[in-house]
Amino acid sequence: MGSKDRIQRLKDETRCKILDASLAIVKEEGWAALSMRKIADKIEYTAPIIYEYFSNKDAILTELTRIGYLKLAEQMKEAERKHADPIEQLKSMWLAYWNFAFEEKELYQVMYGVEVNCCVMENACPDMQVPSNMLWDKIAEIIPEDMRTDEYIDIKYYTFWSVVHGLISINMTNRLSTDEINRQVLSDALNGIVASMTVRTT
Amino acid sequence: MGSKDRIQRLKDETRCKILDASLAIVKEEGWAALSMRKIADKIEYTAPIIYEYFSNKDAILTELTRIGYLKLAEQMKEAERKHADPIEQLKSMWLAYWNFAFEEKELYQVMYGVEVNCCVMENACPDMQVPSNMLWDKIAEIIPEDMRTDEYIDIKYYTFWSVVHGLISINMTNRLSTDEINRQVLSDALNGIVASMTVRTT
DNA sequence: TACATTTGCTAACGCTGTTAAATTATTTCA
DNA sequence: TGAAATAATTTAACAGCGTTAGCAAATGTA
Repeated sequence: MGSKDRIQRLKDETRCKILDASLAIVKEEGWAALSMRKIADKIEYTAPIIYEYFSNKDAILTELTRIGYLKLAEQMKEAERKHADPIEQLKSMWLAYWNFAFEEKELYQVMYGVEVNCCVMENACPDMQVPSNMLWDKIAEIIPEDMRTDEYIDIKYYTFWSVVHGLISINMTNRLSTDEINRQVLSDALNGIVASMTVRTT
Repeated sequence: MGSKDRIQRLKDETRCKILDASLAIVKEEGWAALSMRKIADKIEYTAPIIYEYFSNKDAILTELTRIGYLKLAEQMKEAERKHADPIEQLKSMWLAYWNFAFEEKELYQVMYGVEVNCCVMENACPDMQVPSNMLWDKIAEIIPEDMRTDEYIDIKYYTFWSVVHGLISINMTNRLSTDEINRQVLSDALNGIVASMTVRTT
């Protein structure tokens, strides 16, 4: 029965439209303006229909979060491919993370809870861990073998993440610093941490 | 007429009770659970009364934000007093910032938009700038005179802020890393930035 | 054509922030 | 003290929210 497939395809399409419409609304009016009825309007249905595709509003946010992590992982892999030297790879990957945050601002917001209230973050789906694992592994690769303990890698990983995510958060909530300062802070910080990583502290 | 004063005192008291009740609700049930009717219940009034004291819900959040900055400034001043050496003062001030974020978690959340949706942040009241100015000035004090440009201070200030705020945000949204790793990341980062600040890069 | 199933909508519930009107309490003044 | 004016609070309502139940229309199946 090809009709079953066709119907399934239509359902998938609607599901996709819901996600697209949601993201579009958020891009136009922000996360606070996202409502089930507004999504329904955009896909030319009524609100209860959405519950055929997502169990509730939070499930939509969770799915958008997942999509965000998939896109981020892609961009980070691409950044990695551009270099051969692990240190350059790592820096390039963090830069990809940085660029993603602003190119896909709304996705980053729902992924990391910047300026969006709900979304409990409890359900740790594996897609969420791909980007962090990539960075973690790359850091491990760079750290000299005799210092390469899990804890030490953790520390460096969180240091990287903190400074990058912190700078992003600051830029997203209060828009203070200039682009030039952002660039400087970011490259300074990345270089600084890399330096502290590769040079043995005796 | 002392009765006028008495009435004013009662009004101030109620205003204060609204803020206290709001913070209490948030501490018990989180920012999402804060509603005008719930606040009214707690102060044993009905919801519209609150509008006699605050123009809307956002105004309550804004005032709590202001209170947060006042408390933070106090704690940072205290941290500064504990040391004589500027470098130790700066590190102590950042540590105070860090401690404040977790001791007054709910205030920090509304101040820096971690896990709370509304609060536009537009109205830049002067109280908000006290803590950042304190840190900025202290950084300026430490940086060698021949490098002490506004831009350079900005870069160092944002680097500090990013790593500290980033680490806090990460801890508040996903609670991953252990306390030991947090301590390490924080002290590593602070020392690292201080080092990069005082040593001239030729 | 008759039945079964899917599809979508309407209406409703309880919640939200907010406002206008009505009610109650308090003060003022003759 | 009693009436009028003012202030303090409440009730009722509006529009919106997420969500669910029940009904109507369209579709598929026999």
